Amino acid sequence: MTTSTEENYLKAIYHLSHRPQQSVLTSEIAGILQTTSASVTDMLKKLSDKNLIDYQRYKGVRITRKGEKVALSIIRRHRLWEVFLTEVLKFRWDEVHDMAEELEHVSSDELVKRLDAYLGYPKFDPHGDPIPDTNGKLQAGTKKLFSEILEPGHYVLSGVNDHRAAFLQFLEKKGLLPGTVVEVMEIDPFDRSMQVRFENNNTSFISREIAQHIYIRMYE
Amino acid sequence: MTTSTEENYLKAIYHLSHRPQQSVLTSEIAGILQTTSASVTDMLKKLSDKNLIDYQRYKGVRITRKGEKVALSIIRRHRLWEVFLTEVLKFRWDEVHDMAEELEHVSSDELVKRLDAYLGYPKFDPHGDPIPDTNGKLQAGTKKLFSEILEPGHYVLSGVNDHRAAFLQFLEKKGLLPGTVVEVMEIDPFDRSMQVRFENNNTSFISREIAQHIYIRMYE
DNA sequence: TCTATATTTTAGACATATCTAATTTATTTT
DNA sequence: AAAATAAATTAGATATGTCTAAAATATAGA
Repeated sequence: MTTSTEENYLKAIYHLSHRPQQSVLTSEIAGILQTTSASVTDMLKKLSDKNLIDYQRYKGVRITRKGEKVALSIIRRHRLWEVFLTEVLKFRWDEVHDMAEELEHVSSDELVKRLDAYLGYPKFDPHGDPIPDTNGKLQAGTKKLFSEILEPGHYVLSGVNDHRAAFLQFLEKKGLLPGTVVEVMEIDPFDRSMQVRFENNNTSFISREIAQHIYIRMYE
Repeated sequence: MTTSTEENYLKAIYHLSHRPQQSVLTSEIAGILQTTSASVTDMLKKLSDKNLIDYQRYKGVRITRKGEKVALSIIRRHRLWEVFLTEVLKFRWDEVHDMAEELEHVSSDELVKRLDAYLGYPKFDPHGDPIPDTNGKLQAGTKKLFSEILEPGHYVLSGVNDHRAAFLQFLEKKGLLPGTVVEVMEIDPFDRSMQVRFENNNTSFISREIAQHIYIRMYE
């Protein structure tokens, strides 16, 4: 069994593990969880004792298969609850994160199974992030940052990597919701800012700063 | 702010307060929460400091208006989640208690409000218990035990006072669900057991033992 | 009323999860 | 390679909620 606190640490470590870097630093975990490095060190020992992470002091952390499975099951719950909150209870996508943070720790597997079925087995949450399946498998998802595209064309916004309400509300105001199809008309060679056109012919300007926090996929 | 633990104590004290007895005993609370009297005493001090209960050592406990408001808000959440679990996710009524015990501590008031609206503002949970409104008001509910009726006639089963899965499953098997209309044909003057007839003309025998755990109202 | 019994409370621990301050280890700079 | 700096860990506390065992209080019986 894992406590909610352990689950929150595992989620943070899992997310930090999936950048193209080596191992996760104590201070990074402390940063995400808004706590001190000393507290993180204590928890790392406990998670290591449970074989949920590989940990050697002063050397950083890697998540184990076992730890990853737990993390993915929590992420699955989180994202399913987010779908429920937006699709069923009609919350805006920038309002649901904190509630899902609490709901994800409700422990019944059968509840998650029924919720999944009720929602029609969704594959993505309202922010465009893929929902792991029961076995912890993630949609292969060739995620690409909007800031990395090289040429004009049609793209589908598929997600974000910054979940702060202020940012999400900004995107909402700009009409940059996951699922939106945009045509990139021009990429400025100097600052890599972009001029985009929506399906309703409105146009908008997107800075590289913003584009770095938005994922896209090709429009088929 | 109240912690989940405090909320669970308040719920227990609230429920125990609403019997026709005077004040609630430490050992009764310990019994319900499956803990020791020593732990209960510790918590009573804390709840008393927060003015959620009136407590004098060795003299038992009474819940205050403030404590009652908190308890009713938790009970409201619990019962709304039970409706969600049975009506929307199609769980059986004997399966939902433990999940609702966890869900009731999710703190967002807006979530509860939307859930209530989505469910169509239900007045009773699947066990026939009334759902307090936003202000903590309970349906006046002239609750009467099935075992207290004096004469034959038509009655509606409206709830139970024993929520253990085994008991609920027993009732389900006997067809004694909340909402069911039964005709009491005969009350045995010696052991007060009853012969009842359902709307489909099936008949069943109900012992006083069982009838003491079922609430009824008159069939209008 | 005095005594026996049951109940409640206190005293002292323990487990979880957190913190600050001091120490240790690793990394970077010169 | 030694010194300076940055990061991580340990030591020692604190807060919550729990426990057992001992002491205090209340209740019931003779």
